[in-house]
Amino acid sequence: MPYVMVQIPKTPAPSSPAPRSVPTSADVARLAGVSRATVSYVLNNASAVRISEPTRRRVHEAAKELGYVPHAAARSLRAGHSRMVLMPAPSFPVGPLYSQFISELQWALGRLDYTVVQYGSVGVHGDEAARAWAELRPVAVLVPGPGSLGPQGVTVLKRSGARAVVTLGPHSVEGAHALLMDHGAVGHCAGSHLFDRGRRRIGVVVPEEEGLESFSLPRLDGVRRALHGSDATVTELPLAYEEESAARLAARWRELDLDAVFAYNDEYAMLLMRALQDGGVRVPEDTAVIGADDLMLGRLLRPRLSTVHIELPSGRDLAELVDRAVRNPGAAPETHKVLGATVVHRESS
Amino acid sequence: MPYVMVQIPKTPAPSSPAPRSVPTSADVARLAGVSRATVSYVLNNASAVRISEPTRRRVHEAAKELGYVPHAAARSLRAGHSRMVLMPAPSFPVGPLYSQFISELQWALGRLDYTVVQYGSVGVHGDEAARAWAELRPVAVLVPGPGSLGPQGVTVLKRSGARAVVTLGPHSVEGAHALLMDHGAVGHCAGSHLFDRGRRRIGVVVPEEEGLESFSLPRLDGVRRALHGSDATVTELPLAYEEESAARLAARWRELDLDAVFAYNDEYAMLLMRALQDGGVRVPEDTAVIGADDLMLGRLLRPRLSTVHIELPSGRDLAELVDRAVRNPGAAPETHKVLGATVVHRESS
DNA sequence: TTGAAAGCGATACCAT
DNA sequence: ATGGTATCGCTTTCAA
Repeated sequence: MPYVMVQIPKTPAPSSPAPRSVPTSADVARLAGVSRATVSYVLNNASAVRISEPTRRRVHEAAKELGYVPHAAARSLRAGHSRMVLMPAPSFPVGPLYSQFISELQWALGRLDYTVVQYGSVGVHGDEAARAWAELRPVAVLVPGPGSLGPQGVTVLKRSGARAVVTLGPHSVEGAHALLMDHGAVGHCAGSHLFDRGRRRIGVVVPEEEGLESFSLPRLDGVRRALHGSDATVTELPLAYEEESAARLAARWRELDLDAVFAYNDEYAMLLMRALQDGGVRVPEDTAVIGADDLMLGRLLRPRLSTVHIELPSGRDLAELVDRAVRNPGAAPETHKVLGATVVHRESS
Repeated sequence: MPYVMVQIPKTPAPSSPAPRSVPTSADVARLAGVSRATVSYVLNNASAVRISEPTRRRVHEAAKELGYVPHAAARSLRAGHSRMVLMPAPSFPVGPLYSQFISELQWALGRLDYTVVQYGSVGVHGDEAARAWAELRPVAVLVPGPGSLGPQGVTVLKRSGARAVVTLGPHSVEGAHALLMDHGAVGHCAGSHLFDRGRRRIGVVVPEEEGLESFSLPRLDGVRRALHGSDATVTELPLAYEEESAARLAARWRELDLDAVFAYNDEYAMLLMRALQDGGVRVPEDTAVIGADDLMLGRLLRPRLSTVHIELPSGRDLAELVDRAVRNPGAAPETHKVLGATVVHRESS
């Protein structure tokens, strides 16, 4: 049944106030009987000038009466800079880890008096996107994920006045600070663990969903690195996040002849583990399974799911990096490795 | 083991170009040997004036050479309006449903030539938040969730020039368009279903996590409404999203004497179901369980989890509502019911 | 203690 | 076909 929006009959609005034009500081000045300069001094608590108490009150009252709100664009135009930190909204589906990281970061930057803004860049690419961001003249740009930004983009942003450009992703970009999230470490962790548990024929799930390659391929590669030079084999296992796809994969499990699988993350692990169990494959006896992300759901599976716990940098640390970079734009870009990966061994491996 | 950021030694940057000051349209004009007006005409493809082809080329070349990017603040200051749609970033953890809704909405608004910006308002409240948003002079404001906006806030926003204020949440706010997401419907659905399946002693999980009350309480209430006037009983079950909490709840299950439970959503359902099964309670024989959100994980549980499928409005529809409201700000606020809830009956109920 | 005025960057009207 | 210029809202220096 197709879904439609249902309009609800509305009681007539109780004569909403006539939509006057937007009040400016000049209006406030007029009402308070002072000059615009005075208004500015009062509302910004200018310390350089002393304004008499009665005047202050009159200005505040006028401002409140008019519902005056300063115009950020005019202000930053005059000031020549803003305190906006722009962050392109991630285009890939984000898990709870990342969401929490973002909101922690926003909070921390807020404490430092920055305004964080996520820019919805769905469908805008590469340097075009960088130009769009640059139009807003942010003081700093924080780019999550890969690909959305090249060296060109960094140049555009810096030219437009951005005092800090920071990438969070697998690669570092020339000219920008980088928080290197090396997902290879996740795969390496998982691979080593499985190897240590005596497994030698190891499968690695590679999600078929788009936008995940930049995580899945490094993870795959990390497993390969962990196993390099040993007698273990690595088999790539494309898998879509659907029951059918998992069932198909499980159906050819015997012929694949694997004794372990790193399932990309806990969600794919749950999907695959279920399919395997339904197909009569015993976990971990026949095949060990390990996921990643350390979600709650892994603890609830039977057997309990082994996983790779991922630790992102604290929002506070990143906020401080941004602040440092803004205060000292000349400094050489810093590069940090910020992805901690540790195995949480439970029952499935 | 506490986690620390590891700095990587950096090869000296290859003499990054001297950070000149930000180029303006005046710089472009100078370089091209024309006036600023001409630059503006060329770069905006002004149809009212004809500029000769050679001039156009010179301007474009100058702009490219300088890496000129227009200054959005200056532009919108002059224009008297922007096409920014501001959306406070939700403060509660969002699931895949909502994420996808947001990104669809962004895409649709982008098609209509709006710029969507999520404003990070963690830690800013009520009317203070509305003021902060108003400073950016957005053409429209889209407020997800409850509480963050009162009638006062709507007034502030409208006074500051917002031509449309839309709330997405449980309540409608005076003066604003409302997309009513009545989570009572979810509970009602679940309650009716359990009743129809012959259950009479019905528990309802209420998450203890903060920020979820505005969803959980209406859902609880919806169950109550569905069962009102019948012989069924409703028992409130506080539950934190932790194994221990679930185990404690499961331990007193016999004494609670329930034959069904609506577990708030699929994740809490999985948590509780696991605890119940571990405690020897058979699902669905002893106790029926139903979740909500229709996540993939529910299909993977055994028994397969019954759930309430929630349908949000399409991003396109909402984008059109916003566009309509912007074009016709005088119109009375529309109120739409936009939450579709239907039971997906599987094996757990 | 307060006011007048310049100027931030871009646009569009009115001349030429 | 182009250029001069007033203007948007605000901050801040300089004068009074």
